[in-house]
Amino acid sequence: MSSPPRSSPLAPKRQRGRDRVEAILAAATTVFGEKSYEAATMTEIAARASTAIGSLYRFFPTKDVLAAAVLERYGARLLHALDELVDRDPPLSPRDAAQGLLDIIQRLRTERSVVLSLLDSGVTLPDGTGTLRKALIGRMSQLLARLGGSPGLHDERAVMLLHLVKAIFALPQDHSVPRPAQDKEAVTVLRLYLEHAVASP
Amino acid sequence: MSSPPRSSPLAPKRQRGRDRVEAILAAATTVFGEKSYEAATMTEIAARASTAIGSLYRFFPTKDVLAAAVLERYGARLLHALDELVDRDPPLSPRDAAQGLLDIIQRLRTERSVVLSLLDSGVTLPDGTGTLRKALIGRMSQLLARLGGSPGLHDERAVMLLHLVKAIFALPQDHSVPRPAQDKEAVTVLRLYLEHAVASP
DNA sequence: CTTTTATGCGAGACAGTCCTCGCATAACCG
DNA sequence: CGGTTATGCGAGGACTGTCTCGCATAAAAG
Repeated sequence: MSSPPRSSPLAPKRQRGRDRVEAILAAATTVFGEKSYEAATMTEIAARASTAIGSLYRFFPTKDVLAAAVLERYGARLLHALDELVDRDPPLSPRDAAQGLLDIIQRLRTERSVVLSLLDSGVTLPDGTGTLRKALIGRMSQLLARLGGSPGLHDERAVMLLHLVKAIFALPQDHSVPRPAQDKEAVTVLRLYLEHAVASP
Repeated sequence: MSSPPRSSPLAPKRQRGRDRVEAILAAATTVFGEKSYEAATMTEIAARASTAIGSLYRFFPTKDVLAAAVLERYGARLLHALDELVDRDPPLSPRDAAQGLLDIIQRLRTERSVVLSLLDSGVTLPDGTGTLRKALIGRMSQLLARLGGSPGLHDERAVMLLHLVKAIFALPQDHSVPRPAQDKEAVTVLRLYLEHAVASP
């Protein structure tokens, strides 16, 4: 048999530990959002969480695990928001869907950069649901199914849609362009593509 | 006055050196294309170029300089292709422009990943033309101007267009989707957006 | 209080990376 | 041929980053 079900030494057992984990996750979110996975350092994350490096490693045994924990938390938030959009009771029009996607992206503004930074970084989710990328493509496929169009192309179009969403996620990095104009163009791109997906064979 | 015009110790003076530089640039292109700027190592680049680490540093004094040299070479290629597209003699239709952009992206398949990897990596071009990002946005703006539409929105739309092109550059990383279907969707996205830019106020 | 468990801490082991330096070799020049 | 210059080389210095380990402290349990 495998290892006995001993209590994991990683999970905090007391409130103090839980608070510390929270601070660490917050700091990690900031740092992973500012730099790439490789450029982010455990030392800086510990410093921003006002904790010692040893305390960080008490709860997160490796950098991978820490990144996965961050990705799981905010990835789940993103997936949940998408599920809500897909299951909305009056069936969606392409226009509504485009606006809904943009709303989700804007609501997650804080965690936007960290999701973006970790999405392509080979960091896998801890639960067995596969990568966040796969989960997102699945949601996009569901969205396309809800809207109609030829089901045979949903997989291809879901990938394209994910890339469009990623591009819009990344848009706010261009400080040169005023935000309202950016948003208008973003929702236009989404709407045009969704309308095309519904209308075309 | 600044430093005397002594011959730079960096540029190769003989054919042997020029060949070596070529091999180094080729290896660097591969490695920077496979990994991010930070994850790529000078040691691996030297190994792939079948050269010693000391020889690498003889021609490229820092990792930054090497990356900038790679980016300059392939960035220039990309910019030149875009100039050709913009200046085409029968004025472009949105449909032609979309197809032209896709053709460029596909023709540069080899250097695609390295441009993508270094574009957002803070690596600046050696010549004073600013970052590759700025240069690309300028080209996109020119393209929109050639096509028509309201000039007041060209800047905003150029940024959006650059992101779309970047997304399509990144598309082939999804091996799950067959290539022809991806290409069809890619050109559709570009065409829809360009037609919108021409038609809308 | 005493015992046990959870948490806090940071010096430092270990590995990897960028880059230097001095010497060896090859190519060109008179 | 000898002299000069360009190029090739890799051990190792200096630094940084991940992660370990043993002990100190705090808190709960008995």
